[in-house]
Amino acid sequence: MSDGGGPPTIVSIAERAGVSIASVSRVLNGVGARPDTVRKVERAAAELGYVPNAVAQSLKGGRTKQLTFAMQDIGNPVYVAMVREIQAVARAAGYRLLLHSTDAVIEDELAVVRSLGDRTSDGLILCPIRITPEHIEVLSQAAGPVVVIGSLPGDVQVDAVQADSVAGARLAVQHLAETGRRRIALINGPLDTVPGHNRRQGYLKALADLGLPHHPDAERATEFGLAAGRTAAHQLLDEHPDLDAFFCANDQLALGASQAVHERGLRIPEDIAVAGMDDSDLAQAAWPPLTSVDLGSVERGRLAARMLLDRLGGADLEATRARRTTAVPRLVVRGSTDPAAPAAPATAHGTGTGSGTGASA
Amino acid sequence: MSDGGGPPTIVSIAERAGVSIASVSRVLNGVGARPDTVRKVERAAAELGYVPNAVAQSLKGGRTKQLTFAMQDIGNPVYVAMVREIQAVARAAGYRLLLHSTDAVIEDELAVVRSLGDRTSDGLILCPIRITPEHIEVLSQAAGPVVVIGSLPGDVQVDAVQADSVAGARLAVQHLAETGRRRIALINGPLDTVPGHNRRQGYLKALADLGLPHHPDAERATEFGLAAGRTAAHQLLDEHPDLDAFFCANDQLALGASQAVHERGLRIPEDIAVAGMDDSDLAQAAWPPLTSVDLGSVERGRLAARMLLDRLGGADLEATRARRTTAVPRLVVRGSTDPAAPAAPATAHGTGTGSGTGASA
DNA sequence: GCAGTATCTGTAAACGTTTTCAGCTCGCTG
DNA sequence: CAGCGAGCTGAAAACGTTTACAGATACTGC
Repeated sequence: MSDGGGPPTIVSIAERAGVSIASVSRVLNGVGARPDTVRKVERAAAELGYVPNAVAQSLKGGRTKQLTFAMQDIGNPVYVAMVREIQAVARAAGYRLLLHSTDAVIEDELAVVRSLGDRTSDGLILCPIRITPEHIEVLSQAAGPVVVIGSLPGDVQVDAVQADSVAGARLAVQHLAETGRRRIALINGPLDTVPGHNRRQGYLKALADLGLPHHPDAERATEFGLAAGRTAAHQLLDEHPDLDAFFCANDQLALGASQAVHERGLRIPEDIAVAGMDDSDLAQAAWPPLTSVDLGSVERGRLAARMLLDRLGGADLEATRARRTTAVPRLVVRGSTDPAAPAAPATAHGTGTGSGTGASA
Repeated sequence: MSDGGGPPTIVSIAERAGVSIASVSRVLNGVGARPDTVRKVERAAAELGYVPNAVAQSLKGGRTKQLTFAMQDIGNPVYVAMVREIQAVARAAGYRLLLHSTDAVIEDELAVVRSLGDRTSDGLILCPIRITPEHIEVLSQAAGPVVVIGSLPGDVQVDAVQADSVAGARLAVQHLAETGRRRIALINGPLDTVPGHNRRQGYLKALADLGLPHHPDAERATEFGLAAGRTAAHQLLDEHPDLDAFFCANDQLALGASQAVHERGLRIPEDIAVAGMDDSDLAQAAWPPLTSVDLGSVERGRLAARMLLDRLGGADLEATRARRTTAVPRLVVRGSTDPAAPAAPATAHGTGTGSGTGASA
């Protein structure tokens, strides 16, 4: 049988089955055909081990059945949670997922949006760390549907799923106050990021609501990361030995701070309480388990994916204007603030901290 | 200004610039053209906001500039490390990365390999949890280059990057013995997985080497996960109150076990030492920081990506037979086994536990 | 100014599929 | 048995690009 060279195509099948390529295509797509023809084509296809060329199908059909998710660094547990959820939704709808790390480089983020024009994927979920005027401009003239995970000015016509980190931060600080803490320091990431800014706002509001004094020097804002959290906590404890709680703008900062506390021989939560945000897998893996605010990473991932698929499958493409959804934050109390918190985590979300092994060998 | 409908193509550019589509293509690809022509084309392209259709380019060129990475669940920190590294290498070579979670479903893993035939991506990095005869069959007749991260029988003509978890496990157990531990329990994942099997072998070998007795009932093998580790540790401590160390087949098990130890009011490492494997981000975020064996996830990711790119760009496509590489395991001693271990982690690998925030809002 | 050459340009085919359109075959009805 | 319509089928166009080929133009050296 003439292998022709290269993988089998509908042409090879057509030759082998003695029919036209149109018939082959129809049979393979389940469109009407005579039983006789169906049999011949299916037989030939099976014998040749035919697999349809998705690229050609994409070119013809104008859709690639691929979605892109762009965030700054897959290393962050929050993005991992989102990726997992987005992938699940996408796959269920027959879409593949393309991953793009921007390393928080603005120009790279913009490039991702522009690259929608190359038709490589049908839609984009973008998780920007900052929103600049250029973002807005590029987003509003994107070549395909985009859903932003994050806050967007109200008049921008782009779908968005937001977290309410102001409210989330307030929840955490309120909880710390309710459990008797009065001198609550803030360990934060860069203030010129949306989360850095908003989480601080929540902290300030909560202090004000509670009538607690705000000491500007009981705040640290450097990076979002373990080492930064540890350093900040040590500094704060040096300067303010009377602190009784750390509110940290994410779980990684919180774990870093916890390390510093432990290193000084202090106890969590008896001497110092620690609370984080994001309720990532880290929180329940820590000791003591970390009180954290679930900002709905999983839910936001799912919603964003759904919204995007809506735009894609939807008959009313232009019909609906930009939609906005906000995930409601939820406080998860664990041992780092409350010694009485149940030891066994109530298996927060689904699969927990992943069940697999670390790769064969 | 005939917008024609649909996004700009080389045809629209050709019309607007008054040249043929061939000239447009040449200019855009930097092949020789008269300065005059270049100017006209570039002008028209810019005015129309032209972005080349990557799908059409793929169809013509036969390569998509996409790579696929398939593993069971992105939730596992080890895979996250690999993804990050693979993405970095891929992107540097101008490739996009397609992510595929198989949920450890064998049939799904096989489907991924077969789907190489649809030309959606130019190559595949596969991280299987088990290797079945079907794997071997499907792999050896894959429609494109594949690199497996994991162990493969020697006669299978497929590139592979392996970890040496037998040696790795021995390192950890030896270390525990050297620091005075004698009753070392094993907390493992399923024995019918490659890692589960191999890590146990390493444990057994180390015990034998060291002349330590092996108590079959000081082993637990259930799942690879936090909860499983916690449960197993509690059971073991109930049955063998005299244990002085837990060797765990991955970091998640180890952190679960640590929780159990803490819950019983025992101290780590004074009363019980705990060691894990994989040296994931979790290990340095924990308290006390977790002694773990770095099986080279980052390195394996990088190597796998490089090998794949070699196959793709390589002139000598068929020239080289299957290549095999093994990453050398490395013990990272931290506070969970050695109270004197340096508190500040020597910033194990590059970016550490991720530096980003938890997504805007 | 002319032959010869080097450079550039346009036409057309190709990549592998889906889909329109017209034509064909077949079975049915009268 | 003629006529009709339903149902299949095949030829061809289309998706947007790259590229071989041949034809056109501009240059060089005399």
